[in-house]
Amino acid sequence: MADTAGEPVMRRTRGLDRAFEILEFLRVKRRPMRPNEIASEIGAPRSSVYELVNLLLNHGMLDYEGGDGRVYLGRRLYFLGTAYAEQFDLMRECDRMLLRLSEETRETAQMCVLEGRKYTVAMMREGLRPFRISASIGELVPLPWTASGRLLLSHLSDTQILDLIPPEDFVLPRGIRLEPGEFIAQARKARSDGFFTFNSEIENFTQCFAVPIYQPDGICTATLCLVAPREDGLNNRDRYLKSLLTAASEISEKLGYGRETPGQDLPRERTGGVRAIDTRG
Amino acid sequence: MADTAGEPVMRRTRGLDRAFEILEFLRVKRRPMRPNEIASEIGAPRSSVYELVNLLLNHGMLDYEGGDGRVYLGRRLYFLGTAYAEQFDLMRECDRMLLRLSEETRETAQMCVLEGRKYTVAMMREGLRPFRISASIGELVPLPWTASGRLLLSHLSDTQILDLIPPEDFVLPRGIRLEPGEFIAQARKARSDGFFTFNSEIENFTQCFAVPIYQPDGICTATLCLVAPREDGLNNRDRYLKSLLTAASEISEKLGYGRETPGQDLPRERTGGVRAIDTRG
DNA sequence: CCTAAAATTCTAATATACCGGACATGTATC
DNA sequence: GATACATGTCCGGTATATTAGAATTTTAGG
Repeated sequence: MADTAGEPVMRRTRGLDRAFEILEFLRVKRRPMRPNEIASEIGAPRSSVYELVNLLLNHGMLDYEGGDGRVYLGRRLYFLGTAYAEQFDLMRECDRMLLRLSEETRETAQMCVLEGRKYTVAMMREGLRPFRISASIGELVPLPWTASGRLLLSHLSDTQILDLIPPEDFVLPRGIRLEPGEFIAQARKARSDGFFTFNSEIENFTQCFAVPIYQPDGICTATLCLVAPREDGLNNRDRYLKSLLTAASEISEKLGYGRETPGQDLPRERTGGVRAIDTRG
Repeated sequence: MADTAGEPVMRRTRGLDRAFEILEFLRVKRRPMRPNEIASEIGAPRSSVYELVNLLLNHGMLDYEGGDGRVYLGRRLYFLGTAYAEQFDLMRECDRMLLRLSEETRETAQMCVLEGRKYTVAMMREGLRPFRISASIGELVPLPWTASGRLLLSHLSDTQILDLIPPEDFVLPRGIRLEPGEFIAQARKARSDGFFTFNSEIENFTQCFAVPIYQPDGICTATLCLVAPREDGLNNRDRYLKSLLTAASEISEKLGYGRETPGQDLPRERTGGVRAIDTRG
């Protein structure tokens, strides 16, 4: 429906949207940038970006960094993010557990969640070995690429799973396509086993272990994971799984997730469940 | 002054400003709230707040929480805040050090900074003792109330210090006024001693220990602190101070703060491990 | 049930935020 | 010194975001 002639479809973007676009852009880039550079890379009017950057600086949402007119995410964002994390018992408990796990195993321990239609690492404690394995917190990754993906979706029906995962996400990093049916089968098995482990689809030399943390209603809110060098992971498989399972059950215990509380009508938590998915980059 | 007739000085507030006002308000309140409640408490038009809250929800900057139309800071803020903290070597190193300090001493360890004209706790690791002493990260506190306050300002001249601190902040929590001259003298002594310790102005039964982390230019970027029950703090004074001083000097070492590197503004290599492998569980 | 208050959605006007584009200022390259 | 490009500032017009207030729905009592 491209109208060849006429309609000068003037579209302005709301300041708020643009501002968050800038913040998200800097988060992905992971380095301070100049306003001019930001403007051209996100394809926004320069004058708008300059104005917004100044507003964000005034609010402490951006800070000058690198001393050359470059800006990066500001300290106030850090305080807001901390307040978010403090609010949730789950995150506080996981913080403790990740610490213990990484000390017990010397491997990198993670807490992972469903974010929209993707998987992401929410918390991480790096292992103590010389070559640490690490990932970016908040980076979105296709669910089939990850061990946790099997567990995070295991409470959904087959069709719900297929509706949730974008078809292209079944193509694994090495270019091979995973059959959706196979993925679902793995998810079912993971649910009944109470864990999932495989060698990473992303990095060939690493072994991943994931165990679920369930809410009372059976939804897998999050997973605890260990990421180990392959050899090492295989040698310690049982020990690692035991550590993970113990940690997960202690968290469930602590948060009262352990005992079923079916009586109360749960007020439809949005987090963790399938969120109404809105389209944004 | 009040114009009886006339000028209808219509003032609109920019969406961005109000949006951040909402976020900050929720941060201070530290609990989920309804849009309506937010609107009336911050004195903003209801229709505006409803619209902004919806925008913020779409961006993930707010999340529904408590299942009753109440909203609180969203997960995306957490990811942005994490990205901020990852960017700075100082914060990553402090995270490790706070952990070690809290394990060595079993006391609450903090990293504190100057935020505008106030003191604030930027990072914290709670102690292991049954009655933990803790504080809210990001909460602004008058500088004279804190041990770190002496160190954070010690690079300034007398007049700069007096200009920076709001006069009313010299009134301590118990209502007694601290003479500015006395505060400055303490700051000078702290600078030459390399630490400051006193029993808290805020909480009477606690002893505070603070040591500075200096940039190459001699500015005190941050402090490391221990907060202990009074009795306990006095008994272990030397040991605690030694732990803190060691930790601070290791951080300086690691970040190259130790040797003077004037003039150069190097694009730092990330300290710590080799970040070669990128894998998710 | 009814009534009142609280919470939310809708609507239309208008104050202004966003944007295009001109201008100014480096700072490299030849 | 001329050219090109990157960076930042400024300004006026207009598309639209903000707002007051009305309308609607939900909740709370009694």
